[in-house]
Amino acid sequence: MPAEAKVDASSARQEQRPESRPDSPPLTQRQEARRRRILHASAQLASRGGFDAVQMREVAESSQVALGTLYRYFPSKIHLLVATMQDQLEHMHGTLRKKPPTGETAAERVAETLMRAFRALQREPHLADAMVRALTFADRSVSPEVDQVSHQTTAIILDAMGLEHPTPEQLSAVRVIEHTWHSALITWLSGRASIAQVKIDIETVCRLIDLTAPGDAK
Amino acid sequence: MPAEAKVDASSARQEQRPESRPDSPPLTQRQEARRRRILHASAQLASRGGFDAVQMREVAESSQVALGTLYRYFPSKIHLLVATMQDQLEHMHGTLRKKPPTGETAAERVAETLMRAFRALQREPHLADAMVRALTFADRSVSPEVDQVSHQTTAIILDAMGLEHPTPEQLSAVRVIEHTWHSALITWLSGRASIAQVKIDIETVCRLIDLTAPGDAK
DNA sequence: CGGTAATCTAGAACAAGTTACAGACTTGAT
DNA sequence: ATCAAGTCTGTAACTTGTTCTAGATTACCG
Repeated sequence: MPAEAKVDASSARQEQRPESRPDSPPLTQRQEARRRRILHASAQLASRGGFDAVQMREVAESSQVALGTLYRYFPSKIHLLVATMQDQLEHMHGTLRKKPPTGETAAERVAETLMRAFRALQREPHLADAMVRALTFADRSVSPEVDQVSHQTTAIILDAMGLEHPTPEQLSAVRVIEHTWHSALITWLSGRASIAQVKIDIETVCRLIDLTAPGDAK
Repeated sequence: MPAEAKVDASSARQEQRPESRPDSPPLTQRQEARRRRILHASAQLASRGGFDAVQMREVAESSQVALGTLYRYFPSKIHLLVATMQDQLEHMHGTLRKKPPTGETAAERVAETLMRAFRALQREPHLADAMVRALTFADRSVSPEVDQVSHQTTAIILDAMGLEHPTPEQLSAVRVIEHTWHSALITWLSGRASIAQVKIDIETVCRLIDLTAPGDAK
């Protein structure tokens, strides 16, 4: 019934899905390529002018795809930008993993990691703007995707803490840290808080970790 | 030069501005009335269908004002909804002031106050949706207004803490509490967190206060 | 009063997200 | 090779936020 061969081990040998995405319908190579072109175009346009510069017609044109196809892959601009964020987060997680934070306490390590991520975002403030605005503007129809971003963020923070089996209290602290992280990003992006202020906020919230794990971990 | 008499003490005697808004150009009674009609229509439409239901043409029609006039009063939908939020916050602050929280510690009082506010929002989830989405989606052009909302929120929290002269550490804690408050609201509104979860997050972050003020206050 | 400048109104026009549709293309199965 | 079904393309239409314009109103000032 389908079209554009779902890649299996037959003719064109290629792994089903290079990424670890648990997609329902596996994509063909060409579809995977389209998807990547779209995400690339999205990130590129976002890097220029932020949220407003990511215009669906332009994304379609840049990625050599018809508008209807773009909407088949990403049912809305918000979906597209949240997917772009997932993509960037994977990069980021990989990068962060390579150089683990060096702080003594878990709180220090988390703050260090988040500030490192923050510095990465500073290098592409427009892109950060587009992704974060999309994330917070997302409504219920994007919940699964936003949740995945959230889980990825949680994973990064837990990595930094160096915990295998966090307690419920610690998970609560992580949730609050994520809240603070997102909201602080927004205030910075909209020019209502300085970078120094963001740093203070992150360090402040990270103290919550010490509250739940007075000893330490790892 | 102007039209529609800027109300002064001359002919039509009426106080300049019933509210405490530090507006640059004082408004006439009719202008004040228009402004109120617009805000009322905005809140009413928002209460129905949330952010999407607040359509500028509908707001204009509901408030008996031409579209161009609406845009003169509120230069964008975001401005309008943020102003609506300011309006609602004033109400809320007044209401909360009447029954101060009863908790022992500052942390308890703040958590109690925020949960009370949260329950108020639950009664009009669509309105909450519209206001919060607007708040987090606002770009730099709305910064002054968003800042005012933030200040109002800070005032509410400081009220609950019962502090006259908060220390810098305490102000940092308050900032983080606000971050958490906003972000937790978003996750609740988009259906990614339960009410219970929001409660936990708020209680968790409020512990930060105990960290900065081990004794107490008031 | 009468003049004049700002405001308001009604409605068209424009922009970008989204949807709809007809026809061409690709694929897997027969 | 051919068929059926799903996919992609190109394009127009629709929706809603925003801007623009011409003319009617309103308010201040002399």
